[in-house]
Amino acid sequence: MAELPIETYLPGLSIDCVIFGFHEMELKVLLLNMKNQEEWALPGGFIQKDQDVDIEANRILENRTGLKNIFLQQFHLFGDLTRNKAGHAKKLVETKIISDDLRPWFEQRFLSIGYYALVEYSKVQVPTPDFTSDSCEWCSLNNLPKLIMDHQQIIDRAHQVLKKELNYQPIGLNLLPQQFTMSEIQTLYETVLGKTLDRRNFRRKILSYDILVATNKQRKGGTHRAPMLYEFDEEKYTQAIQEGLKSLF
Amino acid sequence: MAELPIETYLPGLSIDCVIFGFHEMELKVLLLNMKNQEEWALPGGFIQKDQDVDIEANRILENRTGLKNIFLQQFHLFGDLTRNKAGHAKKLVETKIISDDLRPWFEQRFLSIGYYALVEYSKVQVPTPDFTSDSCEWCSLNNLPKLIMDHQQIIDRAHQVLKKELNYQPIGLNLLPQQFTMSEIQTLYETVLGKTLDRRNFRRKILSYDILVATNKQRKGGTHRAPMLYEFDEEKYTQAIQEGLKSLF
DNA sequence: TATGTTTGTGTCAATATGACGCAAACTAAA
DNA sequence: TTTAGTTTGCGTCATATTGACACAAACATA
Repeated sequence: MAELPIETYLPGLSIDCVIFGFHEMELKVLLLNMKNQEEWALPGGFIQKDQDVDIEANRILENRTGLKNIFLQQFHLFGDLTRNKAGHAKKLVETKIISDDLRPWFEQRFLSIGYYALVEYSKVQVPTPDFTSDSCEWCSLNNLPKLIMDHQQIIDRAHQVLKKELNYQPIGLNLLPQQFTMSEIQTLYETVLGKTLDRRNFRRKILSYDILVATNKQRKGGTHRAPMLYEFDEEKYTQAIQEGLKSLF
Repeated sequence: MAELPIETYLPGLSIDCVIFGFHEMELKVLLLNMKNQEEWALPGGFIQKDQDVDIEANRILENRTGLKNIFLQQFHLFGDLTRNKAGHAKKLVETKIISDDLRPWFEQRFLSIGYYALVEYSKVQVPTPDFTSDSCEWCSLNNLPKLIMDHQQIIDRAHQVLKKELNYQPIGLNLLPQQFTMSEIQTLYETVLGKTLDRRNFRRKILSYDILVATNKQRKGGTHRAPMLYEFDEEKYTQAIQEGLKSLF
């Protein structure tokens, strides 16, 4: 049973992270499986009294993924009364996830700050579960297990925001590996937007932004014609999204 | 000196509202002048322990503007340590704005939830100051007075968000009066975007969205050719911004 | 060597955009 | 009453962008 230094945390406030990854043509979210429970949860944590909220979010994220300097954006504060389910703390005590001392802490009303993170799937080695959970897995966004409290809504909202931010945030840069093929980045865009795009028109447009650099390498080993590998021109990408990539797909 | 039922509020959390209005070709923000001080502040307040955050934001806003059902959007949680200035509570006590009992409450670390509101300037009759202030005024966005703490940054961020949301939120509907001329709505767009637009191209585009209804009335009394008055087709507008108005100006 | 699929590169018509021109409507000055 | 100065309403036109496709080269596998 874990002990929490709750006296060092801001009361009534938590952080929940929606960690997006992209793998096998699908958007994935990193979820924790609560010990002895069927319900899953978003990785989250509390905020040190003497630290910036953004920094705390990064700390929580680093604990879970082992990665530093991850792309992380605050996107919403969830502050409805209904999000605090009465039985939650009781359950945590009964399943011995937390000690009885901690029960009042978990019974108080919580507001939660939603952050979304974009990580390169392959770089997250072994997702590490926290004290409340015994496993940590990537789950496909369109086939999520049952989630505690309002975590499903938090994910939905994060996905919505991601869609809207597609032209303002370096989504590709953070979700794709260093080098990638044209169809990989296209699939990413299709997945986030939830619609298919014409291959040739996509190519024309993404190239017109002048944010990609064609390497002269090819992805070998595939079962068909070897595609060319691209990289981002980070400087140009960063500059381009300042103003937003004109006109969406 | 005012008393606050601080025991009924969530500790360490506040709401700040950036209330936008549009008047005389300018974007305005409603600000409070702190008693006996040169610095101004955003209208804000605290959150009842037993109430949704969104509802509390509405309550605070209604107190200040007298308007119900105002368009109000949460846009950011400000959670840096640096935003809490040490001398602030002391000043409030010294200037007798708050009693000494309240000093610990105002000395704690505060996170603040930023909301922005869009109101029709003319509908706000007499902005009512709160207990910490003795006047309440519309200030032009590009000529703001000195503001307390990080309120200038909060406004800047709200303005940024407004710009980005222009094609996803009913900005015009909420900032303009029921009926308006083509140049009024164009000026609104120009003001929010911070750039001038071609009059004829603007007209063509805004009409192509099919969200405006031409009334057959004209604005009389002007010094030149009487312009035609338009209204929003609220249903079509609402529908159009669901997907976002394709391609910005 | 034949087959199926993916990749790279175009074309072309339909639309949308940006840069203007011009006359009608109206006020205020002459 | 006439004239000058503005604003409004309604166009045009060249250029750029979009959406819908066609086709051949490059592979792996059979």
